[in-house]
Amino acid sequence: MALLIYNTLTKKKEPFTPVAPGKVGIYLCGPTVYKPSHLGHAVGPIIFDAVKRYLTFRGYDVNWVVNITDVDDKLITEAAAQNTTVFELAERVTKDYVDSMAKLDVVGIDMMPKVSEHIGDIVDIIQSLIDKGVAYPANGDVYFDVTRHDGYGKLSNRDVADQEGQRDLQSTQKRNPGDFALWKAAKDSEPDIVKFDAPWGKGRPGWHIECSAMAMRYLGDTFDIHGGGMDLIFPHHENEIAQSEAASGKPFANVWMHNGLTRFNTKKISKSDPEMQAILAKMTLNVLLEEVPGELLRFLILSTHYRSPIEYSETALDAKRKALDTFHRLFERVERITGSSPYEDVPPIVAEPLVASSESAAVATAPSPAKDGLKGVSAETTDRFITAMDDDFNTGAAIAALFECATAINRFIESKKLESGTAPAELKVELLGAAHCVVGLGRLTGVFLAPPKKQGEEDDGLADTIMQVLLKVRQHVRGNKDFATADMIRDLLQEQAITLEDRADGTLWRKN
RNA sequence: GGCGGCGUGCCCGAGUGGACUAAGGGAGCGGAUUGCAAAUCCGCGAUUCGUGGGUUCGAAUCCCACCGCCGCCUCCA
Repeated sequence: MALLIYNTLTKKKEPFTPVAPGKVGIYLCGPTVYKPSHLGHAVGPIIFDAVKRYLTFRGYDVNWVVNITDVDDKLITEAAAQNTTVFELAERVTKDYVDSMAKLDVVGIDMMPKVSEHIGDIVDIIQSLIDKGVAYPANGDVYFDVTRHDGYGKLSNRDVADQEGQRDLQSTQKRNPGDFALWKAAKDSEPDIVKFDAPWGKGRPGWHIECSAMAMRYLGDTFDIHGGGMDLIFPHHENEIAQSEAASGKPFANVWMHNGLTRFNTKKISKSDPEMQAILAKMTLNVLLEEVPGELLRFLILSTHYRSPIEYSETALDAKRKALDTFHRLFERVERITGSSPYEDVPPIVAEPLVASSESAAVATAPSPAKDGLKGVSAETTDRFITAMDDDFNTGAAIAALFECATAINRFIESKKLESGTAPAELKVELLGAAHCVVGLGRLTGVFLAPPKKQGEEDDGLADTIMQVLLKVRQHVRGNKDFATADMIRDLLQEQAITLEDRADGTLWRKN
């Protein structure tokens, strides 16, 4: 069974074969740190974090690089507008980004190189492109000549000679309308800190070259997977390919993975769209993450296939919140019955590894568990989950398998009446094992990492203390069959978005 | 004008030639459970996959046309 990945370059799903056996290099285009990121910027990192978790599980040693673009026109403009320096702004926005990533449990990024620290690499590449005759300096700028490179347009499938909306040739030093800047000459009005030395004059890198430089520096001339949003296919990734392959004479990234764009009110979320500006304030990641758990955003994003667009709305979020709660409620239920937390001591998921490395050969035999009871369900769920993920990271189908497993576990609890009286030890073991399976599989995509924050945790448990008193009073009146009072308490709490759950073993409460 | 994507039940969404009378979730309805709820379980719900043709023994899945939505061609994850 092979892992299939859809490759934008070939426009089809292909069996994945890494450059070096057992190792995977991934480059994801990261943020230009001039404004706080919005929800759309979280999609790539969340998906690739899941990809890395999954590939690691499949036996690969993954090296994942996400760049930080801290030298750019927009940074210069924004820093001036905020009356600060480019690097102060960059540092602040980078921190904001890193904080958001942490809240989203994006922990797999191995390296976040900055453009400002790779000017030397960039200059070297540009020089070699000039030496090869595919780039030319013009009044301090340096341009890439798209007519001098075979294969230009192969990613985005376009003919450069036949494009509308191209920049006016007369207003620039370009030889061809499709030529793009590798280096931009410094202007007097710009701050000195973004004026870097180069053989053809002071200036700063153009937009695309930094990714080529950092990807090749950390992953090699040819590496495995390059990712980004669909809107980057042209011109950014097309240009990256051209300049990288022209410079190295080798293929650049083997597989190009592009995620769908996030939409709001059926429109793409874009920082440059005036209509989106107001909405964007609320869609800013860090603002959103104040209200919405990172796990929920991750769950929302992973519920849809990564290449499809995601329509963001409160309604969609509420539906997902409920769906996600199903799992956490189940895990709590299992813990009440077994006395053990399904979040802890999760045994590794056993599966046939994709990578036949020598050390994993010993465990290469897939188990053949008895197909009865919950063990059979776990085995089947694992199988379905892996099949889905192996097929171009079909997280939606993988999660569907987890839902069915959750239902099977609940059914098991009901049918064996595990909540009334003391459950037999062997059934507890079986139950916990199945819950561990769901947790373990979920974690391969980065969900179910921890129990949701308990109510009242922020206020030292004061809310819970008061609730316990209130519930005790209610329990008392219920004991006296004073249901009117008991229901009044429940209804009043519901008005405050607090739901009560009367169970045989006590009453639970939760804030919706 | 060029390039590309999408259109599946009330909503979201997986499936891209036969196990599809179409996964899963949300909402709804009926039942079990409950003092009533909540939670959980069971059942119901698309004979059909934007529309019209075609290919095939067989299509949601391939081809053609049309309609609608979206993205890129300028900065964008």
